[in-house]
Amino acid sequence: MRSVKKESRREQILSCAARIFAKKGYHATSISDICKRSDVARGTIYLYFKNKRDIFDTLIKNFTGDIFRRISVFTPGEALQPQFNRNMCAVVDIITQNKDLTKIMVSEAVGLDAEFDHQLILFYARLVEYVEGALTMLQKNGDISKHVNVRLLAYALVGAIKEIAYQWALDGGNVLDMDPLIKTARQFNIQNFIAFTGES
Amino acid sequence: MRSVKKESRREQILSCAARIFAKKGYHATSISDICKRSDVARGTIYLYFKNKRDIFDTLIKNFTGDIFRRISVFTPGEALQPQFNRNMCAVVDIITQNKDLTKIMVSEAVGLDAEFDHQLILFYARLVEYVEGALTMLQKNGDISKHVNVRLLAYALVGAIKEIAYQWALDGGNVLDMDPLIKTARQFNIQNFIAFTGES
Amino acid sequence: MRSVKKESRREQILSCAARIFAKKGYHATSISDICKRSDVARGTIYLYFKNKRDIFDTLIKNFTGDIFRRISVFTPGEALQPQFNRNMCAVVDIITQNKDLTKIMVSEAVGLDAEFDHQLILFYARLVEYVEGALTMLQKNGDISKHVNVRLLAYALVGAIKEIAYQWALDGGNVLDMDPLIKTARQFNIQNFIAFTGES
Amino acid sequence: MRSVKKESRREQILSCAARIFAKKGYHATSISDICKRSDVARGTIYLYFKNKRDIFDTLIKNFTGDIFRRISVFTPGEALQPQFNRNMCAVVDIITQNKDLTKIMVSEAVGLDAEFDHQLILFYARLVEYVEGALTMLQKNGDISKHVNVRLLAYALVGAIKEIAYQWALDGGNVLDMDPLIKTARQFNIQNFIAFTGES
DNA sequence: CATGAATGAGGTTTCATTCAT
DNA sequence: AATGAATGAAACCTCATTCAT
Repeated sequence: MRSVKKESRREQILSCAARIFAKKGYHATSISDICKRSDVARGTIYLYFKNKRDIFDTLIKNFTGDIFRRISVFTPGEALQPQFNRNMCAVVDIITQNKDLTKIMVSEAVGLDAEFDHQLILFYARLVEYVEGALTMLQKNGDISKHVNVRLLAYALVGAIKEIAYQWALDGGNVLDMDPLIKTARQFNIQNFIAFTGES
Repeated sequence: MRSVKKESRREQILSCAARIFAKKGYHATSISDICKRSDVARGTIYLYFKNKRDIFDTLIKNFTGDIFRRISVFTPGEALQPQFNRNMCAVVDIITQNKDLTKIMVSEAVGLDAEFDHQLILFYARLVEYVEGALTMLQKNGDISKHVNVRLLAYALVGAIKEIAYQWALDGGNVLDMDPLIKTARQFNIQNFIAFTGES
Repeated sequence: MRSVKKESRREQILSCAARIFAKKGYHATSISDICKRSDVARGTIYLYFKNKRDIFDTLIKNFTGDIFRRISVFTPGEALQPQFNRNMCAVVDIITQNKDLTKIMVSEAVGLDAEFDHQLILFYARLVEYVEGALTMLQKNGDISKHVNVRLLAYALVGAIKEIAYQWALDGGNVLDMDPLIKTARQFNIQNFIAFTGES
Repeated sequence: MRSVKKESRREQILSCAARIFAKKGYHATSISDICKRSDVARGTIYLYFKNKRDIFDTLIKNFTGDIFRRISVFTPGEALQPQFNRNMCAVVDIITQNKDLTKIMVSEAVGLDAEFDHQLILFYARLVEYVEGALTMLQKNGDISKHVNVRLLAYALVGAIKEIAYQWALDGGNVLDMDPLIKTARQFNIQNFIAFTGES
């Protein structure tokens, strides 16, 4: 039972930290803020985390880990479109269920410091690589013109999703709700998207 | 002529600050760093700027101001496509000519604090509004299906450009160069892009 | 028998603490360190000792108590030299058998804080008093010139022993071993030592 | 003139710190204490010193530096006794003129931490080496029996001086005053001291 | 007796900003 | 206009001690 309690304390700190990081940003969030919100003493935080940065890293790692656990690599034989849609839906699912973490990932985490930037870059690089892989398969099949720059296309797709997630997570007067995106994700048509950057 | 000298001093501080902000991020950049690089005493900085934040704000304002000065609103009668392309080229021009500021805009500035987030949101909102306006015109003309969510489409386009600019500005082993984007910008075909999110 | 077990637990904590205090010093030694080494929970320590300082005080008191228990006051009739030598040997014995405590006494304990300094001063004062007493007896007997400052002489003797014990306890590459000192202690000749500070 | 002022500020901090370190010990002395006493703001301290430890190190280095600057190596041809006495007097001079630093050297500094202990050991090792060198010369000349352990003798001499300096610096009710020691230093007779540890 | 999770006072250090020169 | 020494608020983090189990 103790381990359960310990786990819950840790989780409690994490979720409160996520809320505040999302709201105020990493630097503007003080350990005090996290203490107050999670109703925990200063020292207690340091029983579960090495330092403020460790809390942040843990949040990001959990989130990115979730993303990659839910994305499945392409099965060569199977049709590409439904696989792609399944993965899109998975990502959109995780995003919509973790608004705080999404906000952190797309805004608070950016430009934190050189070391963290590196981690973030690796994450997106992996994501882009995944998309690029799928597009390359299509290009080989002749579904995409050989003149299309698939890497650029992959960045564009990831960027488009990031921006929409960002706007949604901002919560700025509910400018945007996620429903259209969710629908879009389910019906997403690669062929259409390919046309985006056109042929070069 | 004194004012010229003063202006140049101011410019000198600004460009040095831009370089360091781009490299280390807002928080990791100290006033000391800016002093050393611009070869100016600490107190002098405060003759030209209210505080550290003021330097940053000025940089951002200059950059976003440049962007909007170069974008021209649509002339109703004229064909949409060439107008759109001219604007795209203008934006890409500014981006490629100000790598430091681009980096700051797309990464250091994000998640800085609640107040700044607001400014950034306004900037992108204005950009999105511009794009949305253009798309709406097309939709009215019947060029775009009435089922397309033009706002979502606008976010997607802005996000795609942001991500590509971000990757380029990161300078991470020169993964990306701007040339293809520049070309794409010149040949950008709205009709193709519309297909992106498909019909909903 | 419970008391035996309790006693052994107490002793266990004490000896582990002595080892760590000797190695790392009072301030650098944390309660955690003592817990880990003595395989006892944090709270348990506070069943046997009031606080960290109490552990330290106990160690010092045990050591200084041992010293004084083994030193016998001078029997007036008996010859001074053999009595002095017996006491010297006793002290050297305790020192050589408790390297950790010796280290603590001569280095970690010094300058701990104002209150503890007082205790330490009292201990050395008592030691010096003992030596001074012996020397005074000799002086009265006419064995020492009346011009000799016996208190200074006493300090010198105690200081000499302390320094040698300190160097031995430091363990720095075994610069020194205790054997010569032990031999010297057995053959120590007061008359010779008297010459140390000379006549004033 | 500025450099003079700066130097004086530094000196001011150093002397105040010495006073407090001597009184309360290194760990019990807080940066706040030093600020209050030297009437300087917290941050100012860090303009002149890297951290608290740096202040302490500087004090110790100044003191030990002074000692070695005032000790002159033996000139082979010249008589040993007057040279030895001159050096003794020099050391006693520095000690008597820097009570705070003496207290720090002989008590606060001992057992501070492993790294500092090393520095202290090196200092005393150098001092002992100096004394040992002198004694060895005498031993070669046949002035000291070949059976005498000169290293032990050297430790004893250094220890005796340390202890006397310690007792003097403690200030505990003026138990001791330095005058006798100063006199002794001037008249110090090596030949007499040699008898201290006797022959082994 | 024993535990170890929780506490929170208190320390060091940083750095944007000021102001006398 | 320019300087840079001085400031002090505010942050992070440690660790001796407590107390419910």
